[in-house]
Amino acid sequence: MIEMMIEKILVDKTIKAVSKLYSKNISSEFITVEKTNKDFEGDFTIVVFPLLKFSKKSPEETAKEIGNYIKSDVKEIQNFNVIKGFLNFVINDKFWLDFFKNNISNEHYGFKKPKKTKPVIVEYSSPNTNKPLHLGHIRNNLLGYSLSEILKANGKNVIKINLINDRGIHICKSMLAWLKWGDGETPESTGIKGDHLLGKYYILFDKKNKEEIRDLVLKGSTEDEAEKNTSLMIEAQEMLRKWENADEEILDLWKLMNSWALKGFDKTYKRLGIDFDKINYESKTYLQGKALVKKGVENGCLLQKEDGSVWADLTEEGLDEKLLLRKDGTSVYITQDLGTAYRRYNEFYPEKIIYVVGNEQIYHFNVLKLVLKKLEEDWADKIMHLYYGMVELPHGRMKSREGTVVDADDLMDEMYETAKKTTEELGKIDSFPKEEADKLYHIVSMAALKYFILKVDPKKNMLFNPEESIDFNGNTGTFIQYTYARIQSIIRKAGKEYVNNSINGFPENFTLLKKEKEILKLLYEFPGVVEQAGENYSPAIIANYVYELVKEYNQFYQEIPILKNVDKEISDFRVALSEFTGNIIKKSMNLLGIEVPDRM
RNA sequence: GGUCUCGUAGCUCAGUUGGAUAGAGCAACAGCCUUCUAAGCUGUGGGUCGCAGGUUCGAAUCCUGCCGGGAUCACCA
Repeated sequence: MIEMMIEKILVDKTIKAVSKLYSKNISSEFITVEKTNKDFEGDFTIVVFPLLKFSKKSPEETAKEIGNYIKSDVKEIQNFNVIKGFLNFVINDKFWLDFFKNNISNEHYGFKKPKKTKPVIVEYSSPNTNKPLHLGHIRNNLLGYSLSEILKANGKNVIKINLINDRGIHICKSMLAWLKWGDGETPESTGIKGDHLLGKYYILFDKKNKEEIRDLVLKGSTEDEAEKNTSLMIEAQEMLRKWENADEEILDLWKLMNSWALKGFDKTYKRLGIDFDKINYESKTYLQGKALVKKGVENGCLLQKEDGSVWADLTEEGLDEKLLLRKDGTSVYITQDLGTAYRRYNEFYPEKIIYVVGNEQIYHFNVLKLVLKKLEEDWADKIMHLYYGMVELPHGRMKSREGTVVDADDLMDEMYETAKKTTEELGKIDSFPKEEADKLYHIVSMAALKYFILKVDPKKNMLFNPEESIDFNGNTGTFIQYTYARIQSIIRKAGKEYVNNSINGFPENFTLLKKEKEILKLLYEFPGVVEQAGENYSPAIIANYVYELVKEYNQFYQEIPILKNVDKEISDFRVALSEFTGNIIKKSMNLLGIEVPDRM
């Protein structure tokens, strides 16, 4: 693996050079090794400006002296050139070919061995059971899944958890509306997917409640009063109290309707291709939260007001007081989260608990950590809120009440149809049996959707333009899949002979073409990219990398013959290079949760 | 108002630990399929990196201020 460390060698040798040439001992922070800019000759570049104060010479002279020293000392250096203060090294072909031979058959290339350390918990998805998933959840699910894969590739012991928010006032709203106006409808009787059926009643509740608010305002209430005092809201609150008191009738209804939602979610998850190691239910952890809060009151960490409600005083931390239990004793969102976090920590003793949750909850997680600290749970700092930006639509934000949400299932349906239509028009897979064709439409459409979302830096808000998202040209998941399929076609055509000869038959004095070397350099970068994506919790880094690789490969493919009009040895090398590239494309895409087809 | 975040080509985005002439895709225009999959490749046009200072050999990148967008500051989750 010595060839993996060429950058490090350059740093070490530069330190040595400065010591020998200028009699100064410097640390590595003065030296940056970077990729040589494409417009110049070379593979790696050292910037010598920071070294001038040691050499007391001009940039050009310093660079030349250091270049000469390193060239004579490092056998991988073929030559170097100096432009202004930039010292550009050309690494010899042998180095790149050795790298190639040593890694092409390495299944684990770029991935670190799993370590048996404390686990990292990644919580993501975490839906409410009162309505179906929408585009915002899709971003969450894709990020959470991809991030988990990336952390695994970095040797982490990842536990993926989905926390189902199956209790609380929101689900009572759906239940209440269904009781009042549902007429006994079920997913079976209506043919509507369970989560969508619940959503229908959630929306209905909101509509009826709004009407009531309007009436109250007309009768002279203020808006605020009206919102709290509708008969529907009061009934929903009453239902929540009954639920927390284990009222049997309510619990039965709740179980039934939750099961509808969960069945619906399972379908959507399956189609999205995401999964979990564990499922938690807030209905099973909120009591732990209440217990924690009670203990806090007893210890004097928290304060209870006259009406019975319980608060955390965060004024010293620069925040307000935060409600933890309502006056009727029922718990709120953060109470549940306290309990969930506590149980999680005490079950797994993780090195980190990552919550993949939107940036609108930054405040919530800050408060969560502060309250835990207040409760003297010193592991609070292991909690990390990995927040991501909102998904906006061309005409603005998604708002469920205004009907501008993009439903997850509908979206996937549309993508599928577009993939089917486009593929049929191209007519390349007319010989496919129906089942295989259907699978391809699915794979292609999901790639378009997933890549479109994951290529954007998670932290940033993103615009979801439906038309662009189903575009299959340019910087898209489909384009990347297409390149992979091309490579597989090449390998198939190369046939058995290639397989037998593959990597052993290169001539010793092999000279790489520029394009070949460019591809090798990108392949060489892969492990660093995986590492960087892990450190930054960013699938986008993988997405941008694989796009760059694929672009480079397509240029190669277009310009340079692989199978035809070349010597067998050269052809074998180029097929092998293609295969290596294909492997890395596949690995990268899998890190994003995207599959690649052999033909398309 | 406080806190956080973002502002790069007409549009969507790269460019994170300061490095050379700021890059892709889409859209527009012009080329390339008797030859390995044209869901591809090549070329042209398109920029005050929000504005103004500062730090230094060097700033889209770091600091300060301002302008503009967004999020949040719930007895919703």
